[in-house]
Formats: sequence, structure tokens, C-alpha cells
Amino acid sequence: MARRSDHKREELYEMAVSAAAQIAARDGFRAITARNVADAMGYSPGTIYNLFDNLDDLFLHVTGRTLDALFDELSGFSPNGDAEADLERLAGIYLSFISSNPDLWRMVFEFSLAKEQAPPEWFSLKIQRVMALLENCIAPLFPEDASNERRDCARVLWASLHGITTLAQVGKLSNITALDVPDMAEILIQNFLAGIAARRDGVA
Amino acid sequence: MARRSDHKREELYEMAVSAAAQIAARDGFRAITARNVADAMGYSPGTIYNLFDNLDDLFLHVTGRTLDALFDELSGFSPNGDAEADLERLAGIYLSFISSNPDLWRMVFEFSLAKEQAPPEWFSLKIQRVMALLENCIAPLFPEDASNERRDCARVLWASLHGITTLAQVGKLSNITALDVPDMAEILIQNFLAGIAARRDGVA
DNA sequence: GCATTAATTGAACACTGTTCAGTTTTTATC
DNA sequence: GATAAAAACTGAACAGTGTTCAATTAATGC
Repeated sequence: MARRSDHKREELYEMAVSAAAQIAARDGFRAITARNVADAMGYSPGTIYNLFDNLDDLFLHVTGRTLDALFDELSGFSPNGDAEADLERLAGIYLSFISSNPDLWRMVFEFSLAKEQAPPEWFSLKIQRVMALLENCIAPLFPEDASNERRDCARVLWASLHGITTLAQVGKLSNITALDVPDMAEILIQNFLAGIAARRDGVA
Repeated sequence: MARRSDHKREELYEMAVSAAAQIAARDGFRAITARNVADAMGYSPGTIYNLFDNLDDLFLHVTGRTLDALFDELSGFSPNGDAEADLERLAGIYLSFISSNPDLWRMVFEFSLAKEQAPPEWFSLKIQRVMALLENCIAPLFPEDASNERRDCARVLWASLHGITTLAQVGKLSNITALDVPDMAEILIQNFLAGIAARRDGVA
């Protein structure tokens, strides 16, 4: 009862991550347990600890794959210079990705690493790729030498969008937040961009 | 080994909620377990199930108390009519509350109720109280008959602020979000309000 | 063919939320 | 005051969790 070698290490890794993702998508991410994933793979729990340091490590790889899927979804997008239209298109893709993978997306933020611990670099890079897309959209609103400001505004926008989506997902608040997510996103984008333009032109 | 009656029901409730809050503040909210809380109270685990339906119910009451504490903190505040200054003052109180009670605040959002289940009314009311304060701050920016729009904007602002604070707390992203929370909040508030003003005056 | 190394298991440990029969004390009734 | 009913409290129990690790087996290197 040992050493089967039906699969290579890479295959096992692949099986584990996609089994976990499937469980999360079907039964919620709390249903990802060592024994559940092992069963889905047709292996024993111990094998998972041969592939990953612990369950948190597995979670991290699942979220990594989720970020890749989002980037793939977004990579077909290219801005055409109208900041508001671009941003709303980008946000549309982003929001529909999230709403069709709610539990996978939630994992990205809820299974954070242990306190004080920085994420591995490959993980940070995955996030930066997405941020860069956003920055490109709003670039036309800024003078060329204001790259810092541009970056800061992109971050604020991203964080704000994130707040809108997470609040909507928390069932607790859904009746308070009667507006649906796309409407809220639109209000955010329109006003935030108008504000940037107005302040740039010294209107405010 | 039964029926001590050293404390009334109300006192027990109080003991349980504050023991749980203390544990969360000290060791993180994952350290709140039935046996931990019971030990801290000097009672047995079973007693907790005499007071609450289950641990989620206890969590809900802890977050209720957290919301009350926030409201108390905010209740000294009164707007003086300058929307931006008011909002930044309000956000300042809000942000400093969160940063001094990070784990308690995280609980408010991570221990959401079971899917599809609406929160009890008393819980929704606690949140609405906080929202109302925010709405009052930005009221001067809107014509009197635009109460819907005003409410929607307040919600978007709140959600956005929420996004900024949660992203900052997730250790994973703190190096990406190099800006600190108050700076991001300021960027959000300034641009969003300027946008509202500009759009109202037909500048955009 | 033999020794080494790697993969895989399943039992075990300490923990978790939750239930519930049993015990004790308080309260209500006569 | 005695007795019955109700309420409070316990601790053992159950099924689940993450994680470890000796034991077993198969593949590999020589």
C-alpha cells in the first residue's frame, strides 16, 4: 500500500490544485479540507503534505491560479484612450469574472498569509500585472511626468472597486447595499475620474 | 456540578461577548473557540450553547458590539457643512478605530452569515446608523431632492473606504499598496467629491 | 541482484463545533 | 414547609479538522 507512481509530481500538483478549486467552486472554499482534496484525487491525505507545506500553501497556489485566470480574461483588453470608457470596460470584465467565481475570488483575500509574513514574489507579480492594466487606462488623464500620482490613483481605484465587490458578497450587507455592483462601480468611476479631471484643470 | 447561578443570564452574556472580544484582540479572531471562551469565563463549553445558538451567533454579537463601539466613537462628530473637511474628519475617526482594533474589525466582514441568509434586523440597523453619519456629511453637495443619489454616493464612498482598509490589512498586498491608508483615503475623498461637484455643475 | 531513495499510506495526536443525558439548584405551587 | 417543575450547568461523547510519521512498497542507481 505505497508507491504507486500512477502520476508524476507535476500531475499530482495539478490534480490537487484543480480538485481544490473545483471543491471551492461547488461547495464553498470552507469545504476544502485535506481529506476532501485527497479523496477527489484518489490519494490519501498524507500525499497532500508531500506536495505542499500545509493547507495554506495549497490555498496560495489555488489563488495564484485564480489570479492567472483573471489575467487571461483581462488580457484580451486594450485601452483606446478614452479613460472613462476604457475603465468601465475593464471593470466590466473584472466584475463579471468575480461574480462567476465568487468563492475562488474570496479565497484570494481571506486566506491571507500568516501575519507579518510577506507573500512569495511570484504572487506579488501576479497582482502587479493586473494593476498595470488599470494604470494604463487612466494614464491619459495625467501629464506624463505625474507617474507617481497616476500610480496612486490606480491603486485607490482598485482598492475601491475591491471594496464594492467584497461588501456585496458579504450577505450581511446586501440588503443595505441595495444598489447592484455594476451601478456602484459606475458611480465610483464616473465621479473619481471627473474629480481627477476637475482638479487637474483647477476647477475644484 | 450544575446550576451555580453565580451570575444572571445578562451577566453571562456580557462575560461571553467580552471574553471573545478580548481573545480576538489578543490572539486574533481565529483563537475564539468554544472552549477558550468558556475557560475565560470560568464556565464549561456547554454553557455557551445555553447563551447562543452556536459560535457564529456569538461572533455576530461580538461584531454587533464592535459596531456599537465604532458608533460611539463617531457619535461625538458633527458636520459643519464643508463636505470635504467633514468627510476627512469622519474618515479619520473611522480609520483610527479600525487600525486600533484590526482583528475585531476583520470579524465584522469575515464571519458573515451562512450563505443566502439575511442578517437579523438589529444588526442591519447598527450598520445603517454608521451609514447615516456619512450621508449627512456629503448632503451639502446635493440638491435637496436628490436624496437617492446622495444615498447611493454615500454607499459607494463607504464601500470604497472599506476596500482601502481591507486591502491594507491583507498582509499579502501591503507591499503593493505602498501608500498608507490615510493617504489613499484622502485621494479617494478629494477626487470623488470633486467629481460630484464637477458633474453637478456640468463641468465634466 | 542489491542497496538506496522516493512515494504512499493509514493510524495516531491534539484540536475543533456541537449535542445531550445527567446532576444540581432555583423557582412555583399547594 | 414539602413537593413538583423548570432552569442552569457540566462533562463526556461524536464526528470532524490539520498535521505528523513509522511502516510499507515500488522505482532507481550501481
